[in-house]
Amino acid sequence: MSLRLYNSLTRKKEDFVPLQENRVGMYVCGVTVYDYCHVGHARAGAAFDTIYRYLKHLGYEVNYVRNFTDIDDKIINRAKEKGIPWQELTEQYIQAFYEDMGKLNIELPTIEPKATDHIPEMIAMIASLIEQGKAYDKDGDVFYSVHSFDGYGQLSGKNTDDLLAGARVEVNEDKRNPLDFALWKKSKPGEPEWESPWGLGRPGWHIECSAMSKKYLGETFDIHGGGKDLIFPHHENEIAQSCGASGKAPVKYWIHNGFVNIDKEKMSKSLGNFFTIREIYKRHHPEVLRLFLISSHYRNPIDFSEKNIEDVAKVLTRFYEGIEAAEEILQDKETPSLGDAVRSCTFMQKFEEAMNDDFNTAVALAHLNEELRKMNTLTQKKKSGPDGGGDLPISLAALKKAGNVLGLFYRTPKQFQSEMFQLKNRELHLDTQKIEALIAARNTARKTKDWGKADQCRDDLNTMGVVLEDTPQGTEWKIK
RNA sequence: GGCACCGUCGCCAAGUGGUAAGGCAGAGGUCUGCAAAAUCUCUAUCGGCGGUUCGAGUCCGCCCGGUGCCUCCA
Repeated sequence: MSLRLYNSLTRKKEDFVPLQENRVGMYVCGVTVYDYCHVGHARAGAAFDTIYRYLKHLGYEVNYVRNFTDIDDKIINRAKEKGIPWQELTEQYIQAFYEDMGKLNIELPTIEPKATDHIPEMIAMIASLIEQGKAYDKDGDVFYSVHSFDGYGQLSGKNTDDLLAGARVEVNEDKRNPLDFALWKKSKPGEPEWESPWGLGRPGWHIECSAMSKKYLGETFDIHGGGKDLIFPHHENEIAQSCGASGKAPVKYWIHNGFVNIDKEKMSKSLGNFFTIREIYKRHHPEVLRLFLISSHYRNPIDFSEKNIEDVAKVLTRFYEGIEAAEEILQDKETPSLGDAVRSCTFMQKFEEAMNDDFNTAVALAHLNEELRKMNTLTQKKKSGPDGGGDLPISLAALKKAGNVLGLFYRTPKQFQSEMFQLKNRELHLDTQKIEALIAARNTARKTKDWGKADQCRDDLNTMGVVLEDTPQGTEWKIK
């Protein structure tokens, strides 16, 4: 059983065979840094982070490149609005990106190139395209000649005639063909600019990915990813440029993640119906957001709603409680190297089978849920006698390992619970002392078997939003 | 207008030819003073119609409903 993945280029699931044995080159389109990340960015981040982690889990050495687009019209405009230099703006949002994505437990890629650090590489590629007659300079703007590339439209399933008939193409007198796109843009006064053979200007959007992927991964590499919305025109144009320059198809497998919807409608900046990640963090735990994002398959749309994310919070809480109980009963008993046992256990086999099928995290999570139930049963057995629950260490280790591949369970249960408590308590503002007092009163009543009074205390707590749990170690409480 | 995609239990969500994973919610049992937690059991024939097939949620056609891309966008 080996990895199969859906290739947007062929619209089929294919066996994954990297160009070099055991090594994977992967390029994922990052963000344009002119604003805070929204949930859609979070989804792409989580999807490709999970793919990255799983490839490493399979033993591949992954060279993972994710760029920052730090020069573009939106950046220039936003900096102008704010009255700050564009470099300051991009730096600010790059920092915010790391904060937001870091909380989502997104691992750092191998390399994170910025567009503005690669102007010479882009200029070289543009020059090569002009030399080959595939691009032309028009008064300081340089355009790619779409007619020079036969394969244009293959990725997005479009043909040039239809695109022209679409008639929504920008009218630009300077272009020989309306479909031609900018490789280099002549600068206007006051705009950021770089010297080039065609005069002062800045690169077009698409060329950065072609130039940087070539630099770090070579002319042909294994995986290129991004959101579905990038298929056209961005990735289509990227193929045209890269292929035009090198004569080779740049990418073997194209992977695109689905959108996050709000009320069944795409969330996007242009529609104005987006939530930033940091807004979400005010109400929900980052790990809950991550679990929410990977609880459906990466290619399907997901609908973002409070109800859906709250359901997920319950699930994650259950996992952490199960892990906590198992860890408590096993205590610090050093579990000898369980590597082989974990790797070969039935659950891990099922987990990998699911992930091998185009990174099916939804099915993988179903297996995690089954394993959690099994582990809870083992914990109970262990509690009721030292001879029971013999496989508990393996179950626990396997569950955590699989969770880690999905970017989950990286906190201690205590940390998670405390963070969840703080989040929930923001609205409730519970008086801990009062709660403890009520619990003490209840326990006194219970000793004298004054059940009426004991239940009254519990009811009072309940209306405050507190639920009790009587355990052999005493009474514990948590927010409903 | 062109090109894609989606419609599975009350809700979320897998499943692309062989008699529907998982989660939330719900019902019942075990445990508990009663609860809670945990655990066990139960709850769908897959938008509609027609077709292909021994057999279809899964392929084909039509219809209904919804979305995306074609313009910056994860």
